[in-house]
Amino acid sequence: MASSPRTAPPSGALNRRLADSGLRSTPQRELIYDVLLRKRDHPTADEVFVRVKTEMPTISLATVYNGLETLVQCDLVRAVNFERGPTRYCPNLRPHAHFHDERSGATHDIDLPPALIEHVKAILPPEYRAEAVEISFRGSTSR
Amino acid sequence: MASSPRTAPPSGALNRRLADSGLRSTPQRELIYDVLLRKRDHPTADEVFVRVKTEMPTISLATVYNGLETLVQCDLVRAVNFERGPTRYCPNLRPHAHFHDERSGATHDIDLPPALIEHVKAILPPEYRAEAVEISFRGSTSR
DNA sequence: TTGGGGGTTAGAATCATTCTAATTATCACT
DNA sequence: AGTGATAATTAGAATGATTCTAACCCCCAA
Ligand SMILES: [Mn+2]
Ligand SMILES: [Mn+2]
Ligand SMILES: [Zn+2]
Ligand SMILES: [Zn+2]
Repeated sequence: MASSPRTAPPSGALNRRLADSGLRSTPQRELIYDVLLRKRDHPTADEVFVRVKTEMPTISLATVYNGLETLVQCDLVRAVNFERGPTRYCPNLRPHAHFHDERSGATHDIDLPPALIEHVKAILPPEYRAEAVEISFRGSTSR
Repeated sequence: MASSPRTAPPSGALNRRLADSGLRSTPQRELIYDVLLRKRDHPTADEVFVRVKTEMPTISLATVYNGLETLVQCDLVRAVNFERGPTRYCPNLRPHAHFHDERSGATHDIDLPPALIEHVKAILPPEYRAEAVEISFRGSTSR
């Protein structure tokens, strides 16, 4: 007989990844991830904190930092940095670059064709083994 | 009659760029730039401070930060960031990417062929105007 | 000479993030 | 269900790179 869950069934991907890493599912982690999925505008930890607090007023900023770090470790979320600005968080798992619009401050995802990623890695001398490539643009968009 | 200089003649590029920006040449700015040119290992501001202090013990960390910022504004030096680490400074003016070696902590320059830069910019939708592209690698080198 | 305007300096302030220590929740096993 | 072990959360202090502030210095032009 199925056990009766006391909360709505948690989103599949998160719980699978947490279990794979030997970590527990918690309401805080669920909510942080949910907030990232709902509005994919590359929020900072502070912005995530504000959004999450409206639904869970007792959550702490430390937990938001911890939870975001956990999601990054589980490969469910990417941490995105522009120069020295605060880290932003992105739940888009497709290979993509980031475009930082100076005018609006917005960050946009730019899908990366696999062939381009290969071209870029191909400029490395053979003794360089790249685990990751980051491509980012700075500029502005019309309209 | 030529005026007698009390110091060695300053490196051409720096003084030209400073003058173009309406800024003055100073021993501090000269030395900071010189230190960057002498050892191109992408030092942090603190590392520049240490190197510069051995030749000018009275210089302050604030001046190092100010001077580095000035050199960046003059387009003589690039500020380089990896995740949330301290900013590093690079006097290589050729278009190039950065490879961060996780093992050694070293940062290496990777020259970028103009054609690759075009390829990368070509993935942007037409309404995106990119003023700058940054490419960085994380990994390790053999030997 | 003198005055104005950078430039430099030491130290305080800022701000994102991490750490600490105490509390609370969850899990596995009775 | 009860219990202990372990993980997670929390508030607040600490950290560390960078920026700001305010006083001082130096150069040049009048
Ligand atoms: Mn911006
Ligand atoms: Mn490293
Ligand atoms: Zn993204
Ligand atoms: Zn470089």
